[in-house]
Amino acid sequence: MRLVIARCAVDYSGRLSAHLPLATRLLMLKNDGSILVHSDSGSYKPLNWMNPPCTIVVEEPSTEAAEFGVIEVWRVQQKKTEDVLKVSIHEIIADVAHELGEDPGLIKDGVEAHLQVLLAEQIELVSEDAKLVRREYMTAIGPVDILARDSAGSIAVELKRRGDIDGVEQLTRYLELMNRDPLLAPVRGVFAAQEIKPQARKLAEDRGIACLVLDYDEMRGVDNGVPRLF
Amino acid sequence: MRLVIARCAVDYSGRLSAHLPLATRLLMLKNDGSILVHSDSGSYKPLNWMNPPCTIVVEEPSTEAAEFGVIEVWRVQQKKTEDVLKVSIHEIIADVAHELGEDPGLIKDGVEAHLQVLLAEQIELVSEDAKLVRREYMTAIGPVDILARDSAGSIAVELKRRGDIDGVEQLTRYLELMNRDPLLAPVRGVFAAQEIKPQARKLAEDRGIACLVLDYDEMRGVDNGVPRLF
DNA sequence: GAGTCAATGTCGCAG
DNA sequence: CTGCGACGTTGACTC
Repeated sequence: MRLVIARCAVDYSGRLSAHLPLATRLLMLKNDGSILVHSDSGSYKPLNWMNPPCTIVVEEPSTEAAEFGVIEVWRVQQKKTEDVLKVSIHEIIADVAHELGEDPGLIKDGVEAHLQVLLAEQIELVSEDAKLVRREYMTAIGPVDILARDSAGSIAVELKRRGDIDGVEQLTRYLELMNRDPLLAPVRGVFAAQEIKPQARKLAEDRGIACLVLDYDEMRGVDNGVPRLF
Repeated sequence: MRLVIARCAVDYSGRLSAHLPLATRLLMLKNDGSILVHSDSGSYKPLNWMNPPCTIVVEEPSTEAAEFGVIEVWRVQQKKTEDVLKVSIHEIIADVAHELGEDPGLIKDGVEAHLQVLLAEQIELVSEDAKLVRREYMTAIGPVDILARDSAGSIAVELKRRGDIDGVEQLTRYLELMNRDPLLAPVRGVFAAQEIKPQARKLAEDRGIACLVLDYDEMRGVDNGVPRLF
């Protein structure tokens, strides 16, 4: 990895056009050829970037550009698309390189997949006498998170960490399809999430879809086999 | 901005839990207190990060950690949430700081907003005798990108760069609402995008919504006042 | 490769 | 501040 602190201007042309006026920034050149342009604030997203695979060519500035103080132009070209990033270097303040080696990568834990496992195990939260049919029940338009069945019929559960309007639409499409299947019908919907937005709740209830707010910590507690006294 | 190359392990605990095993990485400490952990590959997203506002406290390692070779622990705490990032430093290979100053920020150009202006000007692409009513026509559930009117009634246009199934759902909700308004009804829908996914097209046509594929370059050409010959 | 869905999404704007 | 939609979304996974 090469780290360059430079006064530079940047132009991106591709899915949109964007321009960064002259300022001092960090240019991060990764081993895979990608480049990130970072400022000293903002979040993790760079001001501008090019992701691999791409090639970097160092060019002489045009006479006109040189008059404005450009000493070098880096042309970064995406290999598969037309995207181009042009970095006009006015001054290089620092330039260091370090060998980092392969990264073992991130180990994640505790996402929606886990919630799905927990709810499948505690399916009685959906309906008192519900029995799990299966998780990731496949349909023609995609997998339903959880399919269960109780005395009243089938139950399709759509699970989200944050329950948004999109999730309700998704579940509605599943229900429409599944209710045409005589082996499953009648299918009712349950929209389950750690947090359900008011608008999503309203849309769900308008469509006769039940909402279920999940407490992740509590569900994990039950899952741990630790009995609750109260 | 401070740049540290270090052999380190990282643990994140917050909306999820994540762990990075010991490896050599770049730690970018921005002036606003945020920190990014980058490896030498991958895209612009860091392996791990904490966004501002947050505080960094340098701690002595526990006896146990010290035995594993940890010389320093950085505890990065989000100020508003419970999110914590713990960086266990085993070795600092480089450590430099540079003053970058405020960044003037990115100037964007050529996104959906521009497409909307162009289509409003070239509303005859939607229907031969259409007249623009207005862009961003406000309804109870949000703004319709373009509202037009022709001899057959009103036309609601939903505009996307990439026409996906979500956009069709969105337009469907608008149409349902607007058709209840006797001043507007009948309202038909037009789903316009630079590219329309097959599934979105199918859903739209099932619902009687017309699809319109837009050629950005051509529309821009017309807009420039450059007359086209045939 | 195309389609689908999640994301520690992030970002920006309007109400 | 919250809601809501766009994003050069990116990324992971399935078919």
